[in-house]
Amino acid sequence: MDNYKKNIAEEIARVLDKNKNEVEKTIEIPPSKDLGDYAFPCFHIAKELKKNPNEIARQISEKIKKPEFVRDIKVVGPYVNFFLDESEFAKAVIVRVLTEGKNYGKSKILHGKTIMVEYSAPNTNKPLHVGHLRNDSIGMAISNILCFCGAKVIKANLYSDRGAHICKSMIGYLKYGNNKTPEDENIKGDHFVGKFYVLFSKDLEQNPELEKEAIEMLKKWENKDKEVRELWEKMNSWVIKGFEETYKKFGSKFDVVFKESDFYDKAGSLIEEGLKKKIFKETDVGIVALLEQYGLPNKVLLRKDGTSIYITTDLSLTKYKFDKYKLDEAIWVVGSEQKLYFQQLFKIFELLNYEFAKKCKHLSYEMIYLPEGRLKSREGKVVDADELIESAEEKALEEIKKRYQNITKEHLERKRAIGLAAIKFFMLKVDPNKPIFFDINKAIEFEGETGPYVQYTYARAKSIIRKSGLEKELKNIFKSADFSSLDSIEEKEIISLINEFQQVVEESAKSLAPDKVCQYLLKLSEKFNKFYHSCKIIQSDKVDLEKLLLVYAVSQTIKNGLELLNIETLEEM
RNA sequence: GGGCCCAUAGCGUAGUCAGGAUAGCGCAACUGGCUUCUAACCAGUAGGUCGUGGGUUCAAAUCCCACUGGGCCCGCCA
Repeated sequence: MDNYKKNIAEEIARVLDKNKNEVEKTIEIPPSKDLGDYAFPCFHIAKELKKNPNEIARQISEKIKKPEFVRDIKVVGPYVNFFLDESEFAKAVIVRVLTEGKNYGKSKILHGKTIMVEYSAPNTNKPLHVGHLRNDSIGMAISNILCFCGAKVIKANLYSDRGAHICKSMIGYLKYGNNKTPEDENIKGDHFVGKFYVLFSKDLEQNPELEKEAIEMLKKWENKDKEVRELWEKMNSWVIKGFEETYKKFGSKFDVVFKESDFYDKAGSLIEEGLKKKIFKETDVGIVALLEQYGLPNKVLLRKDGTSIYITTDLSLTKYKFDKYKLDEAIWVVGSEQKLYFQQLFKIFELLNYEFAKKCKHLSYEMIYLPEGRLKSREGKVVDADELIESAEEKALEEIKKRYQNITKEHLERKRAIGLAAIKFFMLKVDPNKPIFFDINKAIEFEGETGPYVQYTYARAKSIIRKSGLEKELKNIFKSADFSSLDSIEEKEIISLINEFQQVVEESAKSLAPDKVCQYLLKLSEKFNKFYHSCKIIQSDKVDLEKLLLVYAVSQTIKNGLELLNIETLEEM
C-alpha cells in the first residue's frame, strides 16, 4: 500500500547512488505531522562519508527531483522531510474506505492457511472466572485478526472434563449434595458444582488422605464404573450448560469443542512409539519423556497405575488436530505459567519426528492477581466471570440512566454491549506479558482509555452522518469533493492513521498481539475527538462534505477495528 | 540451584523486536468549557534520574553485560 514511501526511497537512492531497499528501511515517520509525512535521517550517510549530517541533508534536498505526489521537501537539521500532496492522499485513503467498507483493512498475508486457535479450556468442576475472560478475549480477538488477514481459522475449546480435580467435586457432591440439582436450588449448574469443589478442598485441608480417595475414584472412572460414570455425566452436563450460557453472554464462540474424556486414552500408540525410539522410559513413577539432554526437565506422561494426566490428552489431541484439520498452525491461548509445559509438549513431538512440531505455538499471557494474591478456585478466592459481567452491565445501566429518563428495551441491549466492551477492552489493551492486578473499578471503567470511549467515538461519528441526512449519498458526494480543504493538522493526522490500519492489523497478526489494535483505536479515537471539538461539520443547514467523508472513514475504521476485538459498535449511546 | 517474564510520574500504560528530532497516553489532583454535530468528550496546570551500574554508538527507554526488586515455572495439578 505504501507506494509513497517506496517512491521517495527510490529518488533518494538515485541521488545518493544507494540501494533503494536500504534507503526505504531508514525512512521514518516524523513524530509530528507539521514536520512532514516522511523523513530521511542522514546520520548513516554522514558516518560513511565522514561529513556533517546537516550538510548532507541540505545537499540531498538540492539534488532531489520532487515526485509528483510530494508537495514540499524541507530540511530540518539532519533530516530531509517530505510533505505529501494531502489532497491526493486524502482522496486515495477515503475512496478506499468508501469502496471497501467492512472489508477495509483486510489483508491476504495469511491467505490459504488453516489455523486452529484453542482457547478458554476450562475445568468442568467450577464456574468460569476472570482469568477465563482474559483468555477468551485474547482468543476471540486473535482468531478474528488472523481471519481478517486471510486465514481460515478454527476456534476450538477443550473441556478438561476428567481427572483428579473433577473427582474432587464429585466426592464433595456425594458428601454434601443430598442428591439435589441446580434446578432445586435455582442456580447455574457451574456455580452449583463449584460449591462442592470448594467444600471438598476445605475437607482436604483437614484430611490430606482425601487426595487418595480422589485418585481411587479416578481409577473407577477410567475403568468405566457405572455409578461413577453416571454421576460424572450428570455433573458435567450441569457445568457445561452453565459454561454455554456464559460464553453466549460474553460472545465467546467455538467451531469445535474437544473433551479430555474423548482423548485421554488415545495416546497409546504415540507412547509406544516413544518407548520404541527410547525417547520415553518406564520408571517407578510412570512413563517419562526424557528431555534433560535437551535442556528441559523430564516429563511424566502416564502414571504408574496407568491413569492419564493432562499431557496424555494433549499428545493424542494435538496429533488428531493436525491429522483431521490439515492445519498449517495450531495456537494455544494459555497462561504463562504453562510455558515450560508447552516447550516440553512441542519438544516431544519434535523428537517423535512429527513435522507439525514446528507449527505449534503457545500464545502466553500473564495471570490476573487479586490484591491478596493469586486466584484460587479451590479456596473460592476468585472473581467470578458471571458476576463481573453482571457488575459491568449494571454500571452501564446507571450511566444510561444519567442520560435518558425513559429506559427502553434498546437501552437494556445497550448496557450489555457497553459493559462487555469495558471488560474486553480492559483485558486486551495491555501487553499479554503483563500481569493484571485486578481492581473491579478499573476493569469496568467507561472513561479514558476504555472500550466504551471507543464505542462513544463511533456513536458520535455516526450521529453526525445521520444528522447530515446524506448517509446514502456518500459515494456521490465523493465525486464532487475537493479534498484540499482537509488541510488542518488534525485532519491530516487522521487520514494518515486511517491509512495505517491495515499495517497495524498485520503486525498484530504476526506478533499475535491484539493490544496493538486497541492502542491503534485509542489513538484514532483521540484524534477524532479532538477534531470533533475543533470544527463543526454541520452548521445550521450546511454540511461540509469533505469533512463528512472523513467522519465516515473514521467510523468505518473504528467499526472494523472493534469487530476484530469482538466488541459491538452502537449507533447511539 | 536452574529457566522464563516484568520494571517508564501517586497508580496504570504506550514506545523496546527493526537505536535517532521535545519519552506519548489514561486514572487520580487542580483550572476551564454543555440554549451548539451526544460533556462516556475536549482544552489547560502540575507530575519523569525510563529499576541500578557499566559498555557499544555521532546518538540508548530501545542493543550488550552485570546487578537489584517482583511474578511464574522446574517428573505422577490443569
